[in-house]
Amino acid sequence: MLTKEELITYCAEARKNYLPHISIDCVVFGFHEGQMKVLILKIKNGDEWYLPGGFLLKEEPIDHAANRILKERTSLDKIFLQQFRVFGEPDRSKEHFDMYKDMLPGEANWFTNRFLTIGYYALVDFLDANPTPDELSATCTWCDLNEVPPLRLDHTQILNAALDTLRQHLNYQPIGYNLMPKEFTMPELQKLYETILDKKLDRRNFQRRMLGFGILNRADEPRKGGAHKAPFLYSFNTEKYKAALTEGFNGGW
Amino acid sequence: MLTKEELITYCAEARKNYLPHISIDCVVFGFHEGQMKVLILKIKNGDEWYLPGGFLLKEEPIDHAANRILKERTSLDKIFLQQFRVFGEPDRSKEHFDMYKDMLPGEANWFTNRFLTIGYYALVDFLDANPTPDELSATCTWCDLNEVPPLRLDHTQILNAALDTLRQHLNYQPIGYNLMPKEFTMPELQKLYETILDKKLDRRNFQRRMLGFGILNRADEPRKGGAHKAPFLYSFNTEKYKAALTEGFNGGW
DNA sequence: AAGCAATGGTGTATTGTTGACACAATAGTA
DNA sequence: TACTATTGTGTCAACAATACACCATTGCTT
Repeated sequence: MLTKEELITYCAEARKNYLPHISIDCVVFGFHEGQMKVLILKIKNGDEWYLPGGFLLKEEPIDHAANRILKERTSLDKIFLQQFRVFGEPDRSKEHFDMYKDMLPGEANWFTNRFLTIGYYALVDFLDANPTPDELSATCTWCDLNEVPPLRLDHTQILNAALDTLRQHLNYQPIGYNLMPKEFTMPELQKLYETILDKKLDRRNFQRRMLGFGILNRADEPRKGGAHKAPFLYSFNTEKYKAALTEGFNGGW
Repeated sequence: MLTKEELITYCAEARKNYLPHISIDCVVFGFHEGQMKVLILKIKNGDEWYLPGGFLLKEEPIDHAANRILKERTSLDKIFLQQFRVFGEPDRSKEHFDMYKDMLPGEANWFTNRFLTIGYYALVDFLDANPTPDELSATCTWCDLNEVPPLRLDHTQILNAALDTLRQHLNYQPIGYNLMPKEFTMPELQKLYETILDKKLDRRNFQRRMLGFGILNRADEPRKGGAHKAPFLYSFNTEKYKAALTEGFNGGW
């Protein structure tokens, strides 16, 4: 929570630079050691958690804004980022409204306005990301998907909607390029799918199907040094991956 | 295009009632005689076509606004309506900006603001709909999908995006409840699918698959009176249809 | 060194789904 | 009555998905 002085400064800046009534919230998924992670922020002087979000510069395209916000939070650029829904209940920012309404009255208070938020979800390589809090936040951290604390506003709902969307997309799009390191083994990729879907898949059938999509390159050398049998290393065939992204997999009709 | 007096009145009203910077545009699909139709508006005193759209009341939920706009245009209520994307390029309403900027300067001019628009698509029963122009429009009419004139602003892009979304949804959702009359024959339903997908489907395979979804009820009596063999009449099983809507068809994984 | 446990690669038989196709039934028409 | 347009239904083959089993490699234990 902001102090009165911080609020006044912040609101003045916001009113000058940003489009009112509109925000962007990002659900940033990462994957590490068999666990699905989400990026969340803890606000300064409080125990309240949020999704990373921000506002739209007055002349900024929305995708650009989402990328900018994401870059500020993760230092990652050129990330898979997908708009998935607008959340626009009139009272969705009521918590902020109540929190700040007495501190700064009327129009000048940025936070007592109604906000619609555009939900984006992002898939990022966990190890490359560098979580960085914004000026309102004390911490920015990866959080295991199974251990997400209650989030403020409607951010829990936004997170769930993003997860639903991601699971849907899994059915007709390739996923993984942005969540996996450059090279990975088939069991590792399978683990990603299992984590997203929250269920076990058959090893052999997974492999066959995945290879059937024709978007993977197998490296010449298997990974060595680890215990057990040396697994093959795969990487995504960027061209075919992109083609599959636009065309989709299971035609259906 | 509005006259100066109309513009002034309209802007004053708009600023009083609506949330700035946000609009809603609806792509309303109907189906009739084997043709896919879209609802479009022609503006008063001009030859410019638009998708039906509108603004968000200051305290109105977005889905409510979309329904309200749709009801005003078609007199239809409780329609399948789906948010599908936000269009937010900074210059997307440039045409309006240029058209009206000299008539009314500065903040007071509603149309020289930047607008993001939330795209909704709707599927309606063509015969029940009653196209009604709004206060800015001279005509509101069904237009064959193959004969849509160039639309103003980015509305052609919005229409195409809606069509893409609809085709996608066809792969994992039942569609037709809102586009077909209460009772219909299997070939009629097939025609709908063929029209949306813009390709021929096999009669027998279509029937098998469609029945396999288990969302249709077959009436006891076939349709009579027409030429040729009397076809069976079907209707949607509302419960199962709704269940399929939320759960989807082709699991995939 | 032999055997075990853990991991990973590959194959196959069965079952289900999809696509391509042929034929029968019905109603109107020439 | 023959013909045509339309609709209902069945079948077979190709393909995909599922549920399995078996072998190879590695490190660790004994």
